[in-house]
Amino acid sequence: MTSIFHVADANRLLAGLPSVEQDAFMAACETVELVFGEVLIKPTETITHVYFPIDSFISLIASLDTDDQLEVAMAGREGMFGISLVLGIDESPLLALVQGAGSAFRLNAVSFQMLLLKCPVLHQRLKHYIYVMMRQLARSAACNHFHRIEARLARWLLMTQDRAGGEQLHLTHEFLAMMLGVRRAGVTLAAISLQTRGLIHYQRGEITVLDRPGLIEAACECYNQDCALYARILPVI
Amino acid sequence: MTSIFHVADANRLLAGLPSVEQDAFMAACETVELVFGEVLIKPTETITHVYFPIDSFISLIASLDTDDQLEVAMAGREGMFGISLVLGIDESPLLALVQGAGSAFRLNAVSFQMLLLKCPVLHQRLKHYIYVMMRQLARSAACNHFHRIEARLARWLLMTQDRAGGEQLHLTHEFLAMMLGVRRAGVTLAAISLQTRGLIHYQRGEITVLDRPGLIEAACECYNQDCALYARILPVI
DNA sequence: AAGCGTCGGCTCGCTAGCGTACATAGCGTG
DNA sequence: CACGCTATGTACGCTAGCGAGCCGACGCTT
Repeated sequence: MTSIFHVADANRLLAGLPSVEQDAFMAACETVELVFGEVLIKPTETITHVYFPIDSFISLIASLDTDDQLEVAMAGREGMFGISLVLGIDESPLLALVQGAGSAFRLNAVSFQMLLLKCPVLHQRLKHYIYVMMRQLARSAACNHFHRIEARLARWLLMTQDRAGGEQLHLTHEFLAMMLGVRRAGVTLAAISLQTRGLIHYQRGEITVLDRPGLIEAACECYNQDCALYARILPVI
Repeated sequence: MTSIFHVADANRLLAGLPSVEQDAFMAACETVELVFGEVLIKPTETITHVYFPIDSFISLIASLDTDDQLEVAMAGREGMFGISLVLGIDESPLLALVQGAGSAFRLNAVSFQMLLLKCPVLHQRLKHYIYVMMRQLARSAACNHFHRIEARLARWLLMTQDRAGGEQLHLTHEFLAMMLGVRRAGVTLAAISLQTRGLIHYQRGEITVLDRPGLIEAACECYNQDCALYARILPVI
């Protein structure tokens, strides 16, 4: 019983599954540790494993070329990596980079696809997750285009904090610049502004969120919209 | 037999289906005329019908608010509108605007979902289409962020021409500005540049593509990438 | 304790694109 | 055949963000 509770609690996509599906999931998966900075996969490479993060999280990055790259989605305990297998495609659309170290459930591609056949509730929930991702991708396209670096940075910090689950985040300006697709100096200016306003504090690669409500205020509305969408389509039940 | 040929030829998602599926599709659908400028649906509204354009095409627009909106995808005869029903969600993620008048197959939502149950090949093909859309959304996010107006305009004209199927396009700068999420004056400058280079000619809302290879050259690589992806994942067989 | 690599603050000149506004030029209509 | 609408050309000052680079500060290593 404790293990069943554990699965549902560990990753939100697994919440609310019938116990038969939870058991099947547990039987098929293993728990692995993801190391910060690890590249799980590059675009168009074959997906050999899917990951359901527990307390780790993964950045999904669109790269047009080596210079132009940009994070377009994030998968933490509210999501998964390898979703395209649900669509019957075993190649990765994006670069997957471990951004928060921690543990994750892992299944190999074949087991995962067999599992989907046995688990209609999980299968449906993952289809809903795809819908959420599509909307978030569309919103990101607009957000990256219209919103200022400072608002996007605030949004990004909030999203990261939700997945990392603490006030302390391990992030350099350099890394943030890559994620937001902007210059490092641009991030520095935005970060100074957020710090001056007392919303965050940072020092040599450690960022602390001091005032979460204030940060939400500073972020663009996209943050709230994304949260609301997820909550509506994938309630934790 | 002619009708079977017709279905497969009319919309590329229907190409290569077994004839039993083509027949089922034809039995369930009707043909409608889409009028230029018609708003098929707004975000979060319930999808009552799905559309498979034949010679019409539809813009899918992400709108953050009334000012900030941006086209993130296009559905012509290579695609469809209402894809989220395949994921079991009957709300529209985006604003759907008829951008090229013409005809389309239409099915109501219930018929469509029943059809999917009867047509595994179609169902799988539509899942592949979702994968293509996700990658294109991700690429759009990066493209809109990194690429210049002129290159994006060129890309957009090419995409539109592919769907409209002629050299002549009915488009004002005003409209293009809305699609690209930029100022009208910005479009004018980019259009002047393309015209000066002999790639297009335009006059009062009619744009003619004069030099398609040259326009591909002027567009960002995203155009070729999108085409290649579609061809690879959804071959016309 | 010195050295070195990493991180962040800051500057410079520059460009793309913005918001706004006004002027011109086709074209349909009365 | 003048009127008025719509589409396009253009201009002005402004801002965000770019690319490149330099410097200082911190902290780990030796």
